[in-house]
Amino acid sequence: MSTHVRRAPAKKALPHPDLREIPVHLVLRALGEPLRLGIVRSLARAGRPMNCSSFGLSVSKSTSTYHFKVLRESGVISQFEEGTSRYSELRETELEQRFPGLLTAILAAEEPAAAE
Amino acid sequence: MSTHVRRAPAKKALPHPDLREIPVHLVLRALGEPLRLGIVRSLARAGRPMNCSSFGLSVSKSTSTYHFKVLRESGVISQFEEGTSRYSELRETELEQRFPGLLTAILAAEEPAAAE
DNA sequence: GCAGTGGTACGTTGAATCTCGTAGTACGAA
DNA sequence: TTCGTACTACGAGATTCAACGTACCACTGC
Repeated sequence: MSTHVRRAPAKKALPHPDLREIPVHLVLRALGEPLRLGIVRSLARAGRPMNCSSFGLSVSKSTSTYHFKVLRESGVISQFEEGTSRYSELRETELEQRFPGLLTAILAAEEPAAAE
Repeated sequence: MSTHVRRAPAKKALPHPDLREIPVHLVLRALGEPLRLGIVRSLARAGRPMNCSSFGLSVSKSTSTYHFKVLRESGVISQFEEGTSRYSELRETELEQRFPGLLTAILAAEEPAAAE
């Protein structure tokens, strides 16, 4: 017999790595891809969790799932489910603690006029 | 009839990209590889140009040539020839100007005890 | 001249990465 | 229940990357 408790449309957490165990080259590699860097830029601009589908990425759904997974597994973002959709959020504070100044410097970088 | 001028064992320059044209994700990708990051760490520690063969890399000669080329083409290092060997040097000042704080933050990052 | 040193260029191989389609789950609304 | 939405997991193909061996070049010393 199962419980009567009805789950609230709760934030269900997903497994996230401990940032202390992430070597810096993994983070660099994760951000060394234009699409993923764009996602991170959007998240930083927004300053709050964003629905995966609200990025307007010009790739298929499965491709964006893949990139979000890479970002999550390298400790850059965290994700949680709420209702029917999944939200992503920059792990800004933790990143700043683990790699001081790194994210700031990357986000501050301007793209060249003709970005390759 | 050719010239009598004997070339001094001059620093012959190699082609290097203009950092203003380098998007940040290229630099991140270049540094997102453990071997290349190790090279950059060594150069930063040394604080002066280093002979390619003095890094003690545990890969073949052609592999290290490949990695040095990647670093050079992404604007991270410069190389010049002097006599019979080729020296590599961090483009520290230029990088700091183009991406303020980036290199510092990356070099400051400590590796986890059990780096993957 | 010849051999050794220090490096590049090229081609290849195997692994990783990126992209996608398909199929499937979980939820909310009609 | 049926539909649509939002997303995942899996498998496959194409492309890129990392590592290597070989051949080669330029220079030094004998």
